[in-house]
Amino acid sequence: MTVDRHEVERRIERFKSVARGAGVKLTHQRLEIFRAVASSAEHPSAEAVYKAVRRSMPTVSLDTVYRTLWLLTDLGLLTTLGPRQGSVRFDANPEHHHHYLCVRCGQVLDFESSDLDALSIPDSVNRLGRVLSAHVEVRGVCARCARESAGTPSDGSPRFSSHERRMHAEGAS
Amino acid sequence: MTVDRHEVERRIERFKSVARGAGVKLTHQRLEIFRAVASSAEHPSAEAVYKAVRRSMPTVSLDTVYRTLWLLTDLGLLTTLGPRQGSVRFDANPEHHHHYLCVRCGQVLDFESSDLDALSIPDSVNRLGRVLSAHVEVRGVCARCARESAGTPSDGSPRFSSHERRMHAEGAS
DNA sequence: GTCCGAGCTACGAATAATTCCTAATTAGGA
DNA sequence: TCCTAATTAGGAATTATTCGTAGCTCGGAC
Repeated sequence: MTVDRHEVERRIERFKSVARGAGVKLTHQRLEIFRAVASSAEHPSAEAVYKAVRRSMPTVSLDTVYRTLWLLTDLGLLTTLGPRQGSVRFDANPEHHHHYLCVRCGQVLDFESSDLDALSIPDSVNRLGRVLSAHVEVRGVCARCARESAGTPSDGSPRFSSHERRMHAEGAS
Repeated sequence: MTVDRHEVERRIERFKSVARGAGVKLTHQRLEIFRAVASSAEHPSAEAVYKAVRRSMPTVSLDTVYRTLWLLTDLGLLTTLGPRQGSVRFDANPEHHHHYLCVRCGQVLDFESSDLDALSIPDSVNRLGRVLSAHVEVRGVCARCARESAGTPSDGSPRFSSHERRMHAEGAS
């Protein structure tokens, strides 16, 4: 499950260019951490990246791995699976529905669409396993977050502190 | 963001029937916990459910909430947002791609489909916020898990211990 | 090429999220 | 009603993630 070498190099070049463009320092740690994620096709966890990176840099800290992964995510070089919030979230809606996920606050909103309900899953997927359900996940910046950062200059790409990241979205009943 | 009362009742009836069918005891706690999730349209976290449930049952434990939520998930009455694993996972694939998520082991596999890349997002979504990207998330039981449980009787709906749930899927590089 | 400061890093301690252990309680069948 | 396997409360234990701090380093200015 490793990524083609050329593709990895391409991703690394992109990383370098984006990092320079954003005025972010290009440290050895960052490069190695990015390389570890970029060469894995397995959506590694922070812990898994940590283990991989320690092979070549035995002294990196897990903290650096986390900080770097979020930095890379904020730079748009990585994405996370599901919402970035730390905790699992549950959904009792049995109907066919789709999700709009705010990459800034982590809030997830439902939406419906009969067109999207009728998605046809390519045959190749059946080789991966049995299919139980399918839905669309849209990512973006929700209206509230857009409003709240309206004053902030340099809108556009998502960029925010790890603190902000966890601030919104909660609730039951 | 609360769910229509009739819909909640409908969901609760379904819960009762599924629980009876599975030979699972119908405790007061389970009913209230299910009700809390079923009447929220906000994809509550375990903590949020706990808070909601404590209003009517001040002595429930958070542990019971977790156990029950996973039980309900295993019964197919709830789903989780994203993989059920506890930890965030990162993805460095910048290409348009889609995800196949095994509900049993939590593994996430990529697949491609130009048809699905061309999804048209309904206009109503623009009211929720700006759209950055969209992809399809397919859920099912992956080939490996299917193979591993082949011997086990009563295949079909996902059912497994919270331990099994976390066993597979890892890796970087 | 060296020097300097802002930006980074390592490390261990602190928090959050989730699960485990065990004794006491209870649903629901006989 | 009685019995027992299943379930619960609660607190301790784990795991996941972040913070605070003091030292180190990248990369622009000289």
